[in-house]
Amino acid sequence: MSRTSRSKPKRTDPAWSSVLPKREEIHRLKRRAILQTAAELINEAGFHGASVDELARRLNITKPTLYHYIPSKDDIALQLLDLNFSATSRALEAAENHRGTGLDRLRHFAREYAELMATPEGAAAVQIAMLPHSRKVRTHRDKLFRQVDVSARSFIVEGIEDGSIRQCDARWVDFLLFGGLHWMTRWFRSDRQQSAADVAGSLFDLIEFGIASRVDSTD
Amino acid sequence: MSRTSRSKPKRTDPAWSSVLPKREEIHRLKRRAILQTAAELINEAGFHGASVDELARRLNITKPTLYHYIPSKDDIALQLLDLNFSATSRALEAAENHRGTGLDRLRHFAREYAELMATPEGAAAVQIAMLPHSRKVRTHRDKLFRQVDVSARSFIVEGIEDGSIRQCDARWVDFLLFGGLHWMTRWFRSDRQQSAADVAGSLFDLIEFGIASRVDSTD
DNA sequence: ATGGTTATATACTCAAGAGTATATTATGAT
DNA sequence: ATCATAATATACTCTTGAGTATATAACCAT
Repeated sequence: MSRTSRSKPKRTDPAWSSVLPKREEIHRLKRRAILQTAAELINEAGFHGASVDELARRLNITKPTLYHYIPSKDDIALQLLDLNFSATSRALEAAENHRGTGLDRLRHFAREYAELMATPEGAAAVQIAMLPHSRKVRTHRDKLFRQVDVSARSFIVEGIEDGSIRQCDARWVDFLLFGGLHWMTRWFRSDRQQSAADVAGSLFDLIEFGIASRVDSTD
Repeated sequence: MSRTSRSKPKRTDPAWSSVLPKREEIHRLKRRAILQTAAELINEAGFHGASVDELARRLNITKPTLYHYIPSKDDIALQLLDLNFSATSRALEAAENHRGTGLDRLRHFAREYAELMATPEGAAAVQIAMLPHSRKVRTHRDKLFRQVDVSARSFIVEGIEDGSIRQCDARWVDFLLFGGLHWMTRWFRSDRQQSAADVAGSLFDLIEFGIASRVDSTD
């Protein structure tokens, strides 16, 4: 941490030293780049179909170099899950701090989550979440997803309490919302006209208002 | 086809011959059993994680015997997709023949589709559908899913025309519905109290009526 | 400058997995 | 009875994939 002690510097560091990334930072950036590329590869080939050799090839490094940054392939899955979880937690927090009804917060969260799903890392995390894995990965994944579910459902319960959401079982809302947003990773391509936020808006509108016609259709 | 010619049978078949399954039928049943077990395995381990060796072991046969019934592992994926597609087509037909509004038909289809998703074969098909695969499998899969989408959307369009469904983009309804039902394969366990039909009912209620409170909440 | 640590590469091991060559046993038709 | 074909098994091949033993180059602190 406080490695920047300038108590007795024999030779002063060049002026740009402070803006240059430190070794640790470089290391972190490389790990991040590995995850990014891994995510893209996983989206193309699936987790089991994505080989470490291919990953190294794409990164233009050799396998041992890659293994200098990651302990195992499974660890990549864990890291991606964690990355996605962190981002999701941030989205949850942002929604919690959002002023408005429970419904408003849920909508807010849905939009941010959709944007996550539109990133390679988010889509890869879903890919990983859908797949069976080693006990370790599964346990980790289940813990993270359960936490997210709990938070998301609290918005719904809030909404029911504040009257913005009608009386309904939070579980189903949760399942439907996440189902729609996760399934999105299968067809959404950001190179189209629509943005992830648009998609979230459209899907959420349906969840909000339903599809049933409001007027009594008297033939 | 007309292999059952009894033009000149030297010796009459035993009386039970007609009720005994023919060789062809036995073959078909075995293939079917292979698919069933393969589906279970795929649900546990994922398609790429499910090995042909393990499949043979579970079936209590050897690998060459297994290969006597299937040409390749990829073919299993294709067969499962086809199986699911046939079942889905039947569900679509049943819904089409169902008397009622477009909304009614859509609900009817959703229930039957949910029941499919609760079977090992259905869940495996989704698993396969979510995963990247060889070009051949992908092409096949995409064709089937597109066909289903088209049919499902026609219910929605019908519903809009007959007034049972409010003006909305059929695509989003389709995505949300399938998203919810596909995601179901991740958490649904039939050994609980709830049936697949119940799940479909609950999810469809949400899609139908939405979650927004109808009354103006005047605090 | 030099020694310790970090980064990278060469060239492997070992296991598992898809698929097969080939032999043997059953079955069904004549 | 016998012959073709279907069903099953033994014992492989060949490839790929995860992970490593070990060597060398770069970097950083003193």
